Amino acid sequence: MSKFDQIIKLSGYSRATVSRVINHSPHVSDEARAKITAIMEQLNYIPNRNAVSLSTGQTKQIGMVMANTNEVVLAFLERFIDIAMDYGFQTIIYTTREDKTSELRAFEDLRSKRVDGLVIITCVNDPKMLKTYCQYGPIVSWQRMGNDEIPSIAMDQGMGYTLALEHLVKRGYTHIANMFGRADSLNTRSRREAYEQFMESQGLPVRRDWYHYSVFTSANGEQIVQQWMAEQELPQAVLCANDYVAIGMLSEARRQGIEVPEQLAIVGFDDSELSRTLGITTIRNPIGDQAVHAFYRLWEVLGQEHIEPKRLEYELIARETT
Amino acid sequence: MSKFDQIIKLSGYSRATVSRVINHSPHVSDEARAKITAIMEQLNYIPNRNAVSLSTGQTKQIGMVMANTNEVVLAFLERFIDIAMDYGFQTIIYTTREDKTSELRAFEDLRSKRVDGLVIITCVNDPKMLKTYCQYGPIVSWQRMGNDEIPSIAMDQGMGYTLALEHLVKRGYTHIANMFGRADSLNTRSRREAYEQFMESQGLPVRRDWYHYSVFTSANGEQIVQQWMAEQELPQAVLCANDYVAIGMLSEARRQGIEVPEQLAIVGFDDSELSRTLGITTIRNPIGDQAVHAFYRLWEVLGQEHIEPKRLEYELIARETT
DNA sequence: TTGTAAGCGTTATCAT
DNA sequence: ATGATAACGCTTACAA
Repeated sequence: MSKFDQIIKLSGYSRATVSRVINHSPHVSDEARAKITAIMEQLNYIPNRNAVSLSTGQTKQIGMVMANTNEVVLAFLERFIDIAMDYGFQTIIYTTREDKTSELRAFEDLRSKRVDGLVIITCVNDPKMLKTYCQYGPIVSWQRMGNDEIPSIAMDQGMGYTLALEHLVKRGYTHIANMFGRADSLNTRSRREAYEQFMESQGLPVRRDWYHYSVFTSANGEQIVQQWMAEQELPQAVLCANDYVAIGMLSEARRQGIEVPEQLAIVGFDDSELSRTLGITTIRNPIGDQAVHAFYRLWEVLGQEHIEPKRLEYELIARETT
Repeated sequence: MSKFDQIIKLSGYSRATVSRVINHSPHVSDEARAKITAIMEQLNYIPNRNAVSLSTGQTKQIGMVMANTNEVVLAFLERFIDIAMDYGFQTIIYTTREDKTSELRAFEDLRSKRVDGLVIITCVNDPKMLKTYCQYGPIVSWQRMGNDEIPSIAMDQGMGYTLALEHLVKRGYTHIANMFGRADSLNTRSRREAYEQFMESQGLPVRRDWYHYSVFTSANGEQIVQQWMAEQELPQAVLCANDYVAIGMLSEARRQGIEVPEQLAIVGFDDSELSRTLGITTIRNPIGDQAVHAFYRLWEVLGQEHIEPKRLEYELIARETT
């Protein structure tokens, strides 16, 4: 006999009344509440969440989908878990390694009612195919999807990028290289457009030969600097996909005896803790706030309550590398 | 009518046979399997995992408990999620901010059958009180618990520490400072004992005035260097709680014009990606492998199958800061 | 190989 | 305020 049934038996009340006490329903006499509560405590009772989930159709779990975990993702993840917990939701992490089948498992988990909603950090499946899952629960994306079905809470990185460009040009750097992330992502496109538009507007050279793609890690950053040294041509400045790329470039530049910022100015992206430690100029990216926005979007659908998010902006943080 | 019932009706088979097909039981005729499978696909059927969990008593979810997320934890988390997924388990992250009540929620989730098992990364509640939860499911810890009820897969960090000490002394650094983590943790105790024992065995000075506690972040590392400069006394070498502390120290040392390693040698811990990028001497800590061990320990109880873990060891990685 | 029927532990809808 | 009863969707003895 389950503890629930024991409570029924010991208290003499019905299944329904016991349930009401558990869920703090007001329609219970003080007498019943006191008696049932006492027995619950005595039995060290705790509801079985699978039974609750089956009955209510809600798991109070949100899935978070990402290709890999890294420091940038970590900032989002940490804040999201926190805010979700505040609203009574747990967070399940799905790492996909960019494998479409593996990624699909997360979406199937929405369908099978394992999670109530999904946040996409990065995804590799075609948005067109993913949108069929929207019927099973709310989905919101950090990555820009270029798809109306799956809303994105991403900010336009081109805005931040322009801040960095203005800063560089003001300081006299005009030959600028760009380290992009995923070649086909909307963020990359947005950054690239910002760069080209800004340079043209200033009558400055657009150096497409200094575009590098798939530059994500500090190791990638190091490699590019080595490559430049081998080719014996250095830009005056470089805009990096994130701070970790900037760290790699800065470190390798020092190793190679390149003066920073005199011979090479470096700008990161995100304003991570380490960019401050290492004195890297960067663009502050309110990642945690975006995580909160993401949860609010889900909550809106799940909890039927609109929360107006605060307006977010990029900000240039000038340090020693420019 | 649920899809399950629809399948029963459409196929003409019973509830049990349909269930057998879903679960790939061999005791089904090819005919039945074919027919039921076809209908399942036609209906786009997927089992409701809450119902499965309620019925089987298993959620196929593991909870991971930690005070905060950081880069060191990330290495563990990433590998754990991966290996768990390989075995069909999802991972739920519980961040506690060192709040006991919040931490307890994770343990209550074990009791309420939300998760099948728990991995503790860091925990703040008294192990004595936590062990009452062991009856509800397997618990394994990365942090050393000093408690037989909750097994730990931690390695003895003193071993790694000694490696670093031998390296430093061999290179002529004898005045050594120690940056510890949590003052009362077993890891800290183990490192401190390794230091004191090694120094005494070599007839070298044990500098307790150069013990610093609660040094976790790069910012903490920077502060200590600033403090030393203010006090105008520098050790010859410093052993850091982790690589991020080392990064902070290295960065601040450069800022202050301190020559590394001539005036100050720096050793990190963990061998994170950035320690390589920045050329920091460190101790390789097989964190990912420990995550795998942790899962194996849980699996052993959950899946009734013993997996012999491979033996793990620390290794000194000499780079430019020593 | 297949079927029957009893769980699993709650919530929710009606009545009363 | 309380109770009876039917979901919720699946698994699993036990029988046949």
